Amino acid sequence: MAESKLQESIATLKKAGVRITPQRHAVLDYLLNSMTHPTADDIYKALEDKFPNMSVATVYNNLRVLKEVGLVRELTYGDSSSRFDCNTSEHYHIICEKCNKIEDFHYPSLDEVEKLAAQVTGYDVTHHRLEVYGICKECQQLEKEAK
Amino acid sequence: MAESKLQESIATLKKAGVRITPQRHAVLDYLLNSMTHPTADDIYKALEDKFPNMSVATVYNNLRVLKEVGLVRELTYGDSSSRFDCNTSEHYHIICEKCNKIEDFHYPSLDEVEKLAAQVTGYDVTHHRLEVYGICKECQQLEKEAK
DNA sequence: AAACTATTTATAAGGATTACAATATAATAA
DNA sequence: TTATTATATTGTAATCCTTATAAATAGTTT
Repeated sequence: MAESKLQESIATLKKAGVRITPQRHAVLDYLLNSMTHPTADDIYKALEDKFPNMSVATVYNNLRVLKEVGLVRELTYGDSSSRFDCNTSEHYHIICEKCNKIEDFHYPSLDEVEKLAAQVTGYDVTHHRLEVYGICKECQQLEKEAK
Repeated sequence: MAESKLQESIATLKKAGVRITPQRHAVLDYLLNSMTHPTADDIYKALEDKFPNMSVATVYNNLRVLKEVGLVRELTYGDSSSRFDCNTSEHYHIICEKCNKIEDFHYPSLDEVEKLAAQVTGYDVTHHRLEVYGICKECQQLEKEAK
């Protein structure tokens, strides 16, 4: 299934006239298979074994290209570096305030909010973003044990 | 009314044992009266006339202090630098993808989303964050004119 | 006033990201 | 296939935003 996603994505890239280089392929593949939401540096480090000569700039370049084609989304949270997410299905994020873990969760898309926002502000609305913050199960457990 | 907000805020600071220096006062005052969501540099530049010797570090220091006391919120959105917001009342933001302007808009708080997220993920939910993206009226106009 | 603490300032340092020029690679045309 | 052209990668330098540091200053408390 991840395999077919990869094929789809490659088709999208080809249609957009973007070359599929080994490095680009690897970045995309890594993102598709990572359940976490890695930073550019995470990706760089993860691919360092396969591509010992790859430059950080290449990671950023490819993330930009993938973003432009719409395959990848950039998430900017409180901390210093951006995180990247394969923009596959609509989903939201829930973030642990203790361990900074980011998990997906599904909820019917808030279309009414978009509509109302468009009405009130006159914006031509394209999308929205929602995150929920809290303490994850594991960190709750740790807190209990600490007492 | 902005005046009374300022008095309230100062009271909060005093209660928290934070000194009210001229620079701190100016940063707070500027934030309270700005409808935009300025960056640290915006604030620095805006106060440059009144405080020609003020350091950028002072702006950052004060923003941190004001954040800690709960008077100011830091917004980390798409673009590189953080924006700061004094508006303590609950509201959401709508962001222009062309000019990066951030405006407020009001919508009943999405409590059900928090509840459901808590159920599905087991998180102890504290709050959430929602942003709507699109093209603002002015940029729509500019696009039309460009054609 | 003296001692203490918090704040400001100026500057340096840090990290993340981008810009750039040279090189390498892939796609296309002859 | 070879030559040509366009695109991608690499390495490095530069940039931007933010934080750290140390010295100087100002405010508080005794």
